[in-house]
Amino acid sequence: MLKIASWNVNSIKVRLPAVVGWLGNARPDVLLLQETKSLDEAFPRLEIEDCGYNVCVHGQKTYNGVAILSRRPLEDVSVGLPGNEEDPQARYLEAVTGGVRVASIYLPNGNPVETGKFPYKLAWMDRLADHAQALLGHEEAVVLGGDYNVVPADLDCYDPWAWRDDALCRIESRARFRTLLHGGYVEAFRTLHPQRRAYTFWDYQAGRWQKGEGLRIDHLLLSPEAADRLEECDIDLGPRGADKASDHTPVWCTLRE
DNA sequence: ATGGTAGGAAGCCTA
Repeated sequence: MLKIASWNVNSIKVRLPAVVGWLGNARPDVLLLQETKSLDEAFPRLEIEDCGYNVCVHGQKTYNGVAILSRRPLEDVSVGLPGNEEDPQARYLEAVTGGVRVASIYLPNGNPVETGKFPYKLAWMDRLADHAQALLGHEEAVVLGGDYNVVPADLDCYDPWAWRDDALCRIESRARFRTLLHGGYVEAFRTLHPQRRAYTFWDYQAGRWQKGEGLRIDHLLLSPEAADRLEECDIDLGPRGADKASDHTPVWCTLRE
């Protein structure tokens, strides 16, 4: 069994104790991190390695930043999303570990939609779809996990009407997310829990966690070879309720060996 | 209630 999780930690520096604690409790084989907000040389690599994990990182100053932690060796590490070598934003990191190709994805938020941020998001999603399609050609188990900043359907949002024009809910974002699924990827949580209302993110503002008002925007997308091995998928609410919590909580799945 | 909170940076930006 291989347990693969994804967690937007909103600063690895602030969240290191929470991450170390969760690694010990949940014991994932692979943990994909987003919004590390850390230069590679400042990433707390030794502290993570002391927990029994190998580490690869793709960071930048202040914003974004992704990482992959794995109990197994990390091979064939690939930094950045193909399709625009000029893009300076650290949002994509890929590696092979435990016989599975995994990617840590921090998809652009895209707000406000009337600015250039929304077209950037959509173009980034087009690049992701192209690369995801190329990966399917290898016919290997692939898990593309991360903060997609996309609410796939109204069931994934506490107030779809209020959020209808937000970049996370807009039809252009949802259409591109569906393109990934139509291309052959399986979204693990919704596939195993077709009707369940569940969230992975609750805004710090307005006490959304306390009110139970969240969004489901962190996803694990599986190639057919990975989906055939899918056993369980769930969202761990524990870390969101803890002190000094990230605004996201981990989503995880298990694959049969 | 068009605010509210959190993080990193540097005297605002991003989410």
